[in-house]
Amino acid sequence: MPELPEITIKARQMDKSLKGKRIADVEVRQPKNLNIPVSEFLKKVKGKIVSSVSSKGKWIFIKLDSAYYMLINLGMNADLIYFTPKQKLPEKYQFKIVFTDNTGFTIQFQWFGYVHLVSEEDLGKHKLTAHLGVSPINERFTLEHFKRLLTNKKMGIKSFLINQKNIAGIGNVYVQDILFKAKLHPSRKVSTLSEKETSDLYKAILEVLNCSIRLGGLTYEKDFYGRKGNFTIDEFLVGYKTRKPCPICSTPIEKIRTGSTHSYICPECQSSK
Amino acid sequence: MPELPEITIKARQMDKSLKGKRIADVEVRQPKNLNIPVSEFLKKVKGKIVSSVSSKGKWIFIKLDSAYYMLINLGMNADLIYFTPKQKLPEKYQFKIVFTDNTGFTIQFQWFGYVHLVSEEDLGKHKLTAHLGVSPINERFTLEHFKRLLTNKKMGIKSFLINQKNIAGIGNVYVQDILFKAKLHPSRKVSTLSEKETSDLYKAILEVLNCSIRLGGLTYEKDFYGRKGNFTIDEFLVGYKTRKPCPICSTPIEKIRTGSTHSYICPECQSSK
DNA sequence: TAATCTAACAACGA
DNA sequence: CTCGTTGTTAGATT
Repeated sequence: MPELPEITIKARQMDKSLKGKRIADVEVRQPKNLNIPVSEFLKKVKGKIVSSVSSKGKWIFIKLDSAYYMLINLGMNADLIYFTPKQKLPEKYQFKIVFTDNTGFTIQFQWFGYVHLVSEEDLGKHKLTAHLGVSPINERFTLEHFKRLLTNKKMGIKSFLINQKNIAGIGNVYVQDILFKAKLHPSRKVSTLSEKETSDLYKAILEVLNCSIRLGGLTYEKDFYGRKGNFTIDEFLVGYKTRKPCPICSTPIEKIRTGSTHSYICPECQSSK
Repeated sequence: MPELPEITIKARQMDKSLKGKRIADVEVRQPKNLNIPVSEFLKKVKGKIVSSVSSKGKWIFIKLDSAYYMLINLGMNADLIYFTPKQKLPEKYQFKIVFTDNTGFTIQFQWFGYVHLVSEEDLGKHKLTAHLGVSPINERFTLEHFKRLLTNKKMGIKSFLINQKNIAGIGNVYVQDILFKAKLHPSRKVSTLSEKETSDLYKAILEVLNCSIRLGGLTYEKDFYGRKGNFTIDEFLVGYKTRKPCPICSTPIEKIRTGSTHSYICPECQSSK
């Protein structure tokens, strides 16, 4: 379950390692990952050159020189790993792309993932990415912008944060510490946030995500070169810390159900439901 | 709460009485009923001639010679009544239209109603009418069409019938006897209907609505000329008959909550939930 | 009581 | 842990 930090890191690495390479071959073992028939996908992609790789939220955008984008979503959990002629491929994978220099990458989806091919002009019609909210590490994500997003919303703050249409890239892992840092209960209604709570939350989002990016992402996720990140689970403040003491007040952390997801909270620090 | 029979009757009467008349003046006492500013509405409507009046579901469509439509929805309850120079106007009304021959009509909305002005080319963008389902008294509403509508629906049959996007014109009044005649519980899942139940239901829809149209609509609703209909509440089979005996088996009729609406059912005849 | 839209939410499938 | 679809519900509207 990679979230914004892991995807951002991976896209940057892919941009560095793949830019300018020409696609020699593609292997699709799981056609359901695609949005078009395999034959059409192969035809439109083979021989094309990678112009750049970027990311938005949990999506990776591989821009080809043919004005097409390959849009990748790793779903629940997936390994997207680079290989060189010297390295042997992973045993299992659902998708493989090989460049003319015999480097390439494989993707092993654990569960639901997409590799979609969309023309530049049809990007706005691509349902899964067209309505993504702003990236929280984009300079356009200002406190003012954040406040505007919050206005008139009646939902709980956690639902708001992990809804990709509001802000793109926060999932059920990072949201835990973001809410703890802002001292907000996940079910707290957006409309009841004070000025200070709003700006504390804004800061917490940037702090938590940027901290993880600096550390290379979560330690249980692999980057493009198969290396694990340095953000260890021990460093979580409350996430996945059931019954461990709160780092502020030592109250045991609780795991609660919030809608359809689980939340880890300090019942003292995040009491104001 | 006029439904298809009352609206159909009224639109036919309006077509007969208003076609060819030129609009001399309009009075708007409740601007919120409109979709555009009052000044713009007046400008676009004054001097125009009524080409025809028709209806779809609970909506009245007044077509003007300027390729504009005046779309009227009477909401919960409203009197839309014709007047001639001899008759005095109702005391209260929110909307009045006067033709050059000094006839006209007034509308007294009790609660929520619309008078929208939409150009012919923008009809498809008018959210409130563009997605209305087929009219059950339209010849296109065949048994085959009805079956197609039902396929893959997972909702309860009552929700299905009163959802204007499926079929336009059935509300919480007529749906009661329709379900009773078809011997269906309101919460019965659409997907579980047998062939026979489906065709019985289809027939019940046509029977109930056409019967009311023939009788001039419900007795507590007024037509365009202010006359009451001849479909009396006594003739309801189960609707609004709480604790009265079922006309088939004499079991007392029950009033139950089904989602956000009330339903009147015979617990014996409509038991198959 | 009723009509309808919308946002938020839950259940389900892929 | 994702995401879209579908349906349900609560709230708001004048």
